[in-house]
Amino acid sequence: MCLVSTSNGTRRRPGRFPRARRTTPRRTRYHHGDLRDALLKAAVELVEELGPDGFTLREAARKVGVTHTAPYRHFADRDALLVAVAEEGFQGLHAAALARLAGLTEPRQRLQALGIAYVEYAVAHPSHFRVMHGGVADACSDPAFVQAKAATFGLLIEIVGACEAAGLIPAGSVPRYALSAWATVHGLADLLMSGAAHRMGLADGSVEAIAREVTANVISGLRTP
Amino acid sequence: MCLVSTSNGTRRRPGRFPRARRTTPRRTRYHHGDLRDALLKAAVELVEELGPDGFTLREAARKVGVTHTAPYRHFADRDALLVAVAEEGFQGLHAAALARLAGLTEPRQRLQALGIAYVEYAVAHPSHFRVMHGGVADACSDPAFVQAKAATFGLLIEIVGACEAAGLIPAGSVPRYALSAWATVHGLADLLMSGAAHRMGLADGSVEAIAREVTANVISGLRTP
DNA sequence: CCTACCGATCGGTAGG
DNA sequence: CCTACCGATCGGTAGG
Repeated sequence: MCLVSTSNGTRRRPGRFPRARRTTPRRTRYHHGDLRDALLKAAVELVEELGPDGFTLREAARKVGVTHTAPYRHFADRDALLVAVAEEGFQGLHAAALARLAGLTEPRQRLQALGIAYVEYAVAHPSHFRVMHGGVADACSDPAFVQAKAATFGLLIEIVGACEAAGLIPAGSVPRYALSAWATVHGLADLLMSGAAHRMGLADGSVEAIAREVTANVISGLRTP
Repeated sequence: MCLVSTSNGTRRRPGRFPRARRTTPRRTRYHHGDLRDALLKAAVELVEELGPDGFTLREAARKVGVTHTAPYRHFADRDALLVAVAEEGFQGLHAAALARLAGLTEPRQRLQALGIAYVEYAVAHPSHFRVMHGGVADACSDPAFVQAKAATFGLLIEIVGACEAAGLIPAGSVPRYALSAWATVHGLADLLMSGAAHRMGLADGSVEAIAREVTANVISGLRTP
C-alpha cells in the first residue's frame, strides 16, 4: 500500500499526526496590522505544506505564537483569512503581468508575455495560486477580491481582442482563443506545480523557458497577419 | 464576508456541520466484494461533494450503512480507498481514449481525439480525475495503479511521436509538444470542472464541442506536412 | 489578546 | 462486520 500519509504533507486531519509544538517564540505584543500580516504569511506557508483544505486557523495562530482565538480579532472566520490570501494573489499576479507586458505592443508578444507571467507566478506562489482557484474564492463577493480578479482576466480579453483586431484570429473568436490560451497556461501551471510534468520527464529547463516554449506553440497556431 | 462555508461543500471539518443521519437503509449483510464496491462508489460520491481532502472513511461507511470500522476489512486505510479510486480512474480514462481513437490513423486526428477524451472524461468523472492528480496518487507505487497510469501517458507519447514521424513537428520536439498538448487539455479540464470557464463566459456549447475547438487551436500550430 | 469550554468529528486499535 | 474506546484536533462562543 502507498504510504502517502507519511510521505507527503498534503493532508492534515484530527488524530493522525502529533502536532508540532510552538517553534516561533511568542511575541510580547503585536502592533496594529502586525498580527494580521503575520497570520497572512503563516497561512500562505501552511497552505503550501498542507493544501488549502489542510489549513487551519489554529495552526496559523500556533505558528505565529498567539492563542487560537486571537485571529478572530482580524478575520471573521477561517475563510476570511483564505480570501485575504486569494486577494493578495490576484493583485500579485496582476502586477507581475503588467511588469512583463511593459513595453510590448505586438499582440502575439503580449499574449505570450501574459502566459509566461501566469505560469511563473503560479510556480513562484503556489499557495496563492491554489487558493485563488479553490472553493473559497469561487463564491466570494468581497469587492477588493472581485476587482483584482476582474482586472487580471481583463488583461487576457484585452490582449486576445487585440489579436482579433490585428487579424490574427477570426472575427468573433475571442472567447474561444481566450479559453485556449488560458487553458494552456493554467494546465501548464498545474502540471509544473504538482510535479507531474517533471515526473513524466517533460519539464527540462527553467520555468520561464518551458512557459515560453509551450506558449510559442499556441502562438504559432495563429494566422499570419 | 464570503459565506463560503455554507454556500459550497468543498470542505468538511470537525464541528462545522451537523452530520447527516443515515440515508441508506442498512443492509443485512454484504457478500464478498459487495461492500468493497459499495465503498468505492460512496467514496466517489463523497469526493465529488467534498473534494479529496474532505473525504473521510467514516462518512463513506455511514453512507453505505456499515460501522466505521467495517471498511478496514477491505482497505488498509483511508488512502488505500482513494488509491483504488485513482486506479479505477486511470483505467476508465485509458478505455475512453482507446474508444475515441478507434479507427483513426492520421496523427493530428488522433491527437485531437485523445485530447477530447481527456477533457470529456474529466468532466464526466470529476472525482476520479481529482483523485488521479491529487496527493494520494503522487507517491503511490501500487502496481496496477502505476501500470494504468503509464498506459495512458504512453498513448500521448505514442501519438506525438507519430506526429514527429510524419514531419508535423520538428525532430526531437516530442517532449515539448507532448507537454503543450497535455497542458492544454489538462487546463481546459480544470477550468470546466471548477466552473471558472463558465463563470467567465467562455464555455458555450457541449464539452465535446469546446474540447474540439480548443484542441483544434493546438493542432493548427503544427506544421503542414 | 487570553483562559476556559463545548460539541462534533476523525483515524485507528482491541477484541471479539 | 460490530461494540467500545483512545488520543488528537477543529471551529467557534463566552466573558473578560
